[in-house]
Amino acid sequence: MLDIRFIRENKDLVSSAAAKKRIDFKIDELIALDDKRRELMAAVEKRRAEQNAANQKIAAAGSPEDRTKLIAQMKEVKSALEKDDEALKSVMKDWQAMMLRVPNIPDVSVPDGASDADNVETKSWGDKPEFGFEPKDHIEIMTALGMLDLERGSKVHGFRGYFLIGDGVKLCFAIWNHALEFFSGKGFVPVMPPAIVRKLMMYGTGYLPGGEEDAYRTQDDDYLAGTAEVPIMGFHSDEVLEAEALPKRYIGFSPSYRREAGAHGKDMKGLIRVNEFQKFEQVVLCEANHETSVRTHEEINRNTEEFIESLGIPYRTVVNCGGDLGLGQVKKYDIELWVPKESKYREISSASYFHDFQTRRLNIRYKDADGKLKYAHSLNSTAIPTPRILVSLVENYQQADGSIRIPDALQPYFGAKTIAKAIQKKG
RNA sequence: GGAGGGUUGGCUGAGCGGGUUAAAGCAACAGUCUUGAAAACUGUCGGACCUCCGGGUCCCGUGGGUUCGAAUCCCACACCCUCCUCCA
Repeated sequence: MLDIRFIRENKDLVSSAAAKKRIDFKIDELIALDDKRRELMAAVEKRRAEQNAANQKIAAAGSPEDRTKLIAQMKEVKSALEKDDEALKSVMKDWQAMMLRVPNIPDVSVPDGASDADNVETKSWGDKPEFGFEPKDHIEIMTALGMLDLERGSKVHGFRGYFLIGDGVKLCFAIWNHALEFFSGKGFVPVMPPAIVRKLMMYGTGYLPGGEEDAYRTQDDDYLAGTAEVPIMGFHSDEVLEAEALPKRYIGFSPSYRREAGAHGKDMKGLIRVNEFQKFEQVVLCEANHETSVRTHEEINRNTEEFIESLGIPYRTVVNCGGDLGLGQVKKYDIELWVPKESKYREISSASYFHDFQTRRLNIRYKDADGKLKYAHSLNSTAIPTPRILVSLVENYQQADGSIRIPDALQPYFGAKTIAKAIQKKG
């Protein structure tokens, strides 16, 4: 959410922001609606003032006759007030709905473009593995080693269902343990939040309105969060934080649910795109300062890069183009990991900053040095998702004999150097 | 799922239809006093929006309703507490 005063004063900026994000937004309709809103507000407030003044008189009226007369007068004021008030309510409803769809302004450094095809590579790291054999995909490798069962996954869950089994599970635990230690070592406070969240939290983080189709909703009208960002941002909603307590840095770990409603043709098989997964997520609240946001954004993205480097998996980082940004994002980096069998990079992480777009919706403020209340800035970045990370890990570390070498950093957690055969026979 | 109690400003807590645009206390901040501090005294002491910068409006869990007028009455919902039931 942007400040309506800012929107009014920067019509062209907001308009070109929408264009850059490929979002259809008619700024003039909003301004016209806001004019109407102000006009009605002034009218209603004037009548209310009149009413308040009359209330004093009625209360203090000496004779019953005066009293009756004043009440009769006020009845007329009331009906006029009700008419304006109803008009105002109706305008407010449209106004609020429209305000929730005003896009945040992308940073000038965000490249122009329509889709992820226009994202710009800013960095690449690691040597792509050279195999002396025909490399297999993660499905074949993991299934053969008894780590993954997709057939039973779809039997039980349906499309995009999976079972992780045996060393597949142990490998996830090794990654989680490594991630927990790695990110808490960088000063992030670990949090396991509720993944079932109230609708308000989905609005606050900007997943609603607009993302209705991609989120699971319960019969109680709650939502299953697609990321720990949602509940962790809600954690401090409606709070005034101490300036000295900033930045707040959290490393959330939660199940994540995504319907993938718009992705039916994509990634039909395997662990790239699933409805239910686990994810470590970095969430930061910092002071309301653009430079601090930019610096923190670079930091949290770098944290994830370092984590991937610790796993020794080749990656590249891209800066997302305008058309690939969400409503609230100012700028976003994606980290993409090399997937040998597909011979391409696949997204594993997304790091964004929002300025006060989310905190304005969630009412997260702090008192600055002058004692003034300000909306904090918010940022988040994937730390590591499972099981998607297994796709690249397993394919990059596969050996000619079908075994998988365990990355050095994971060996202490995994307790072995390789996964060589199924610990549980298929069948 | 059932029964009951509750939700007022940073905190405690009064108010239960009109003189309250919420009493009082605590905490906080500033000043007086003091070598300094404490105490005492004096003052300040929530937020949002609109503004012709005089001021005005709104906020007593949320949303509706009754009324000339609602923190106060009615309805719905949310959350918290206690007990019963169920349960990993």
